[in-house]
Amino acid sequence: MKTKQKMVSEFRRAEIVDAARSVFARKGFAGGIVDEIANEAGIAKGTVYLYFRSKKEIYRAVLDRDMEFSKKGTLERMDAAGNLKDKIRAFTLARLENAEAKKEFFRIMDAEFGSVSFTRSQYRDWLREPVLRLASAIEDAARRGEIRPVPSEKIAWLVADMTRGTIRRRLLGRSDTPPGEDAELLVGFTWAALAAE
Amino acid sequence: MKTKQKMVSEFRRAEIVDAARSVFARKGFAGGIVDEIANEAGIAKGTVYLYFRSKKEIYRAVLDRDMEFSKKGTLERMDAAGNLKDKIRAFTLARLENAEAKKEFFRIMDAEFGSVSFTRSQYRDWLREPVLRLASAIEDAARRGEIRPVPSEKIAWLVADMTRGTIRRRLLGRSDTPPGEDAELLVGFTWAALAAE
Amino acid sequence: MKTKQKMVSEFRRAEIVDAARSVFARKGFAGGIVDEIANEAGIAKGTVYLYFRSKKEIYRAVLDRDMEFSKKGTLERMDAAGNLKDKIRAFTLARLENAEAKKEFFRIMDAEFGSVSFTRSQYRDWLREPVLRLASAIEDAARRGEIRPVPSEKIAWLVADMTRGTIRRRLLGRSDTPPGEDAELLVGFTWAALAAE
Amino acid sequence: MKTKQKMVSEFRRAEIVDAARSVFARKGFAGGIVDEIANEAGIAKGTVYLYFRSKKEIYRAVLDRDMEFSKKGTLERMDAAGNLKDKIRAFTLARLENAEAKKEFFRIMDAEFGSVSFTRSQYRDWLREPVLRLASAIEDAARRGEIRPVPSEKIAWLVADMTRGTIRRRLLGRSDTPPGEDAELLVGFTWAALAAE
DNA sequence: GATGAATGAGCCTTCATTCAT
DNA sequence: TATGAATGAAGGCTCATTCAT
Repeated sequence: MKTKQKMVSEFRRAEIVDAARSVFARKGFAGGIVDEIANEAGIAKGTVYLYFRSKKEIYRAVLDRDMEFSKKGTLERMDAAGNLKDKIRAFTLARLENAEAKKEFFRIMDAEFGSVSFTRSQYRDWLREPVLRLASAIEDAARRGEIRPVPSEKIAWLVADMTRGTIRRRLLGRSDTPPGEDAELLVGFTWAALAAE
Repeated sequence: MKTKQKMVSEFRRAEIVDAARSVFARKGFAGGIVDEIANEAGIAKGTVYLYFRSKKEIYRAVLDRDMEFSKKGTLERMDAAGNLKDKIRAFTLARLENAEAKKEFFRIMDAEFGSVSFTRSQYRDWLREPVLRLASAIEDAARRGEIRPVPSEKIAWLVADMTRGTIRRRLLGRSDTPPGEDAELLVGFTWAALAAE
Repeated sequence: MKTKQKMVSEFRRAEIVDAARSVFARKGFAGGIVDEIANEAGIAKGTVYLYFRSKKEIYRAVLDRDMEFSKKGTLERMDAAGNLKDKIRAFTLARLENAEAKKEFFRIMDAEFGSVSFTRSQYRDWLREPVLRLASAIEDAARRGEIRPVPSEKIAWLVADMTRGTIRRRLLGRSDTPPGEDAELLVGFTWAALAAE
Repeated sequence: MKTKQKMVSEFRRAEIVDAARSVFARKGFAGGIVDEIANEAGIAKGTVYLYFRSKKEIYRAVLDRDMEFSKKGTLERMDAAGNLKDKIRAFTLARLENAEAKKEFFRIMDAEFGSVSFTRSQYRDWLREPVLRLASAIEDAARRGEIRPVPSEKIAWLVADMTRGTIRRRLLGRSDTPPGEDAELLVGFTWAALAAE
């Protein structure tokens, strides 16, 4: 059956992407050797090229898959939240927990990101959508008088910055507190800054 | 005379480091070719190896020099500031303006950083000292009751995160406001969060 | 029944050979990819190896089949001709028309031939028999006084050379006259050279 | 001095071209491995790429150099000849002797020629100029009544065909007569065909 | 010191051939 | 018998590093 074939093929691609993520996270794009990816995936080097046209394509597949996953998760959690404070918490916590689960991906994002000329806005902007949604929420809250009026988009990006920095510190082992605690600090800080006096 | 020799030698190293910074900023570490660095420095490829043992060492030299410069500038401006709010402003503004002047270095920091296994704490922590000094200032201010009590070090890092993010956005052309304005937003936001209620 | 099996098998071989001829004519031996041959033959790559041991063997099969065909046709037409002049015409015309019909094969012969170390005399000499028969005819005619005495074999090869060159030019699009006309020129030229003064 | 550098460099290129000619003559373009060329030239593989951008470029360099040399020699000898018969002899003999001296080049020309997509008219037509000059001479002679009127260009190509075939047979060891003798036969044959009755 | 030619290890990619289904 | 996924040897090319001048 065709479907079975496709599933097997999809499974192989996933295996390769998984191996690649691990390798790229450790060595970066340039340092990540296709042979090593193949090895880690438990297949021969040539087989890799049955599923991907080039090393670059593998790299892109890793980013595409993980960014999409991360974005979707973040958006869903934000939508599920009711008020602004909860939305900020959702944004931060979603990202923090996702980073915990996908350390390798976040290491790639933090590390080599930007160098490889994959740096199309496509990749640089993967956070844009969640951030803009956060900005909308801020704007709404301000209009409703729940918080003081602020330049919503800029503020939203600052929240994203703090989240990113927190993730980075956690990845580097600089923090041994649970994600929730880090998130809470961040949310408290932000909320204090926004609260109508 | 030995001294003269040394000065010439030091000068050459600086030329190479300058060329390397420009190349690495454009191409990343792996993509930055020694030949190109030599070219841009106006010397022969072989000559590079009279002053540096390897490409890695050049890369490290770039980071060392720029990080040191950046750190010193930031600390000085912070020390010159009187109260906490001014110190926060000094920290942020120093970094923003420095990034403006040293775009290439900051591009390196933002982009490839982490991948090359130079990622010893030495490099990851170049900001630590300014941040800790900021933390001290926060702590002092809290003790004096100028702001509410907060986990000073964590908050200091959040300020650093926001600064970093702002720099990144500026480098990517996402912001066309003058650095001072971006800094003011950031300082205002932070101060609002810290101010004793 | 065995025979039926064999016929089917023979049919498959022929299909593959046809596909291979087309591919090799376009890309040469080295550039001709087994996958493409299989594709063009409408079968799977693995199947090719059920009928041929290797790519080389396919190549040889193409040559064997086409050379045999070409040789047989040429000999038959020569035998059907009565006198020397007609035999020369038969030789030349047979080859020219055959080249027209089997462009791909002749392109292979003209192009890559020699490189692949298939260049055993077996292939280099496929023309030998027709040429020798031509030589015999020349010798007979000389003995009968119809033409002046000449080193028959050498002359026969010269006729073959001119034919080959004419074919090549036609394949390259250098000639838009019908084959018969080219043949006539060649025959006329040769006959003028041989005719008893 | 710059000139010395250039001479050395030119010398290296020549060495590589020589090695490449030998390798390509034996193995063809696809079969000729850069490593082997380097070996035969007594240098490292990487060094080859200091002088040529790619394998293709090396191949082209071989053809360019040899074709030019061969063409020039042929033309010169033809120009030195007085009457048509001498010119035909010059054409044929020049090519035969040249083939004797440059066996490897002629083997390349005979063997793989055409396959590699270098088959621009540039290469296919390297003989055009000498042949056209021969055609002119034929035309002149016809006008002067020294020979019967013939389609000069076509005839000139036939002479080229016979020469090419003779060379090929000599390269294959099919002929042990000295070049002059083969040439004389060819010239005699041609002259007999052209001579006014 | 300065040069830049030479080196060769290393990596991506291709493709003939094999083999499990 | 047919398939096509898997294999891995092979080869073109790059580039950090060395070294003779």
